[in-house]
Amino acid sequence: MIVRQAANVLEIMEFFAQVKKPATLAEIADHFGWPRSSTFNLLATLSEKGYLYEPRPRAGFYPTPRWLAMARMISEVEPLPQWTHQLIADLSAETGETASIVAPAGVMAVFIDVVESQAAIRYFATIGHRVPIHATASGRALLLQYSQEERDSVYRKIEFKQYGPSTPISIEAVETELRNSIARGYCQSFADYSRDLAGAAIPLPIGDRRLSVVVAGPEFRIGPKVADVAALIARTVERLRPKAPA
Amino acid sequence: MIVRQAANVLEIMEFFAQVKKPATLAEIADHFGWPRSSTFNLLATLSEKGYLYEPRPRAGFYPTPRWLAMARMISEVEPLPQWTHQLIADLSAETGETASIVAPAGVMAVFIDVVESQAAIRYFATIGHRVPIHATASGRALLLQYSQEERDSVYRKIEFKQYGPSTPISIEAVETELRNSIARGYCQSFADYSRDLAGAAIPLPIGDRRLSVVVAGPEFRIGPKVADVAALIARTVERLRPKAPA
DNA sequence: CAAATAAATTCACGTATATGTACATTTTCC
DNA sequence: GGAAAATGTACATATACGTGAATTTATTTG
Repeated sequence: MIVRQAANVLEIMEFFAQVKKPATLAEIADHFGWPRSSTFNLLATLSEKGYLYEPRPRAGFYPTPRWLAMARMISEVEPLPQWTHQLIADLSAETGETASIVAPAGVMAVFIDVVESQAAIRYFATIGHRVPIHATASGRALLLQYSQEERDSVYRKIEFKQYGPSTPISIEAVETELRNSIARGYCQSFADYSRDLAGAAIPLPIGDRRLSVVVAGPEFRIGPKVADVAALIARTVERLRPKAPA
Repeated sequence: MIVRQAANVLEIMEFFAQVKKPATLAEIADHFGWPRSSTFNLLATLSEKGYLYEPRPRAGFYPTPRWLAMARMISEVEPLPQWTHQLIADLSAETGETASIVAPAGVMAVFIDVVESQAAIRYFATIGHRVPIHATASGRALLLQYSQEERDSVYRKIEFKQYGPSTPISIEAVETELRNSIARGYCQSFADYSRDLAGAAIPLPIGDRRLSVVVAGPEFRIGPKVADVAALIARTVERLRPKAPA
C-alpha cells in the first residue's frame, strides 16, 4: 500500500526543486489538482516542522535550508568514493552517453549517481531513478554479485512482466542471461525494460557494498558498439580504482 | 490539522540524519513505536519514490543521495549571501553564544542559518527551529520591518500565551515593546518565550527579504551585556555588509 | 538439520483523516 | 473607495487508509 500523504511530501519538494521559487497555497493546490483544504493541512504540517517558511511577504512558501542541512548529515556518512564520480564523468565524456552508479533496493536497482549525456537524444535518468533488477544491464551486474540463495530470494519476489520483446520472463531466462554475461565479460540489455534503450554494465564491488556501473543510451547509437563500450568501462575502472585496498 | 504521515516522513529522515547508518524495518518501527505494518507501508512508499535503498544485503534501508540532489536544487536558488554566514560565525566567535539568521513564517520566526555556541551551557537551536514572532527578540526584529497593516494582520492570527513572566500577552504590549526597541536601537528578550533564555537582535533586510540577526544565550551570561552584544551585532553587520547594493 | 524465534508481508475492518462546503480575509479592478 | 474575485481557513461527514491479527519467509539456536 502506498502512503499518499508521504508521497505528497516528496511531490511538493520535487515541485520546489523544479520551479525554484516560492509558491502560494493556491498555486500548489492547482498544480497538483489537490483540494485547497488538503493542501492547507499539508503546508501547515511542513511549516510546523520547520521545513517551509515565507521568504517574502505574500509570495508564498519555500523550503527552509533545513532540507539541505539534513541531507548533508545523511550523505556525509559513507559517501561514494571520489573516484566513482570521476569514473562516470569520464565515461559519459568519452562515450557521449549517460553513465551511472547503481545500487540494489529489493527487486529494483537504484541510480545513486548519474552523469547525463549531452546529446539531444539521450537516456534521461536522475539520482533515485529505479529499474527492475532482473531486466536491466545495471541490475544484472548487481545480481552477479549475489550468492545463489540470495538470488533465489530475490526471484521469489519478482513479478515477471513482458516490458519489451527481449525481457526475460522467467527465473531460468534470467539465470541464463547471467551465465551469458559472465561468458562475455559484461552485462548488456537491449530494450529489455525501456523501449529503444540499450546499455552495458559491469559489477563494481566497493568494500562490502555491491554496486555497478552502467553506460546507457539509444539502441541505435549503443547497439553497434556495446562491446567497445563495455571494454571502455572496464579499462576506466581499472585506471581509476585505487590499487591498495583502503 | 496535522498530516501524520507527512510528519512521519520528516521524522524518518531526521532519524537517519541522527543515527547515520542503515536501519531495518523492525528497528525503525521500534524506535518510533509504530506498528510494523504501518512502517512497512511508509518504507515501501519512500523506496518506491526512489528515496530509500538497501546499501548492503540485509542491513536495512538508508536514504539515497536523491535527498541531497533535491535539497541542492532547492537551495541553489537565492541562497543567503556569503557574508551573512560570516556574520553569525564572527558573532558567535566573539560572544561565545549562539548566533542565527531568522526569517518570518506566518506568526512564527524560523532559523534559517545557525552557528552554535561552543559553551557547555548554550542556546541549542538548529536550522528550521521555530519561535513565536511576537515573543522573541529575533521575531520582533522581523516585525519592525512590517507595515502597520501587515503587523495587524499577523496579530489577528496570534494566540497570545503566557510563555513566561515577561511574555507580551496583548497586541498593545507587543506594539509597546516594538516602540521601545526602536528607541533603544535593538530588540531584546528576557525569557519572553524560553525559560532562562535572553537574546539581542536587529533587523537585517536583504533585497526585498526581511530577515534578522540574533545572538542568544543563557540569561545570566547575556543579561548584563545585552547592550554591548547589540552594539557588536550592529558593528559587525556594518563591517561585513557590502557597501554597494547588488 | 529441525525447531524455535524473529522479521517481513498480507489483508479485512473500523476509525482517523481528506475533502466538499461554507465562511473569512485579502487583493484586484474599475 | 467600493464591489467582485481570489485566496486562505474552519468544520462535519463519508471514506480511504492505518493497524491488529494472521501468514509467510528468513535467521538463529540446540
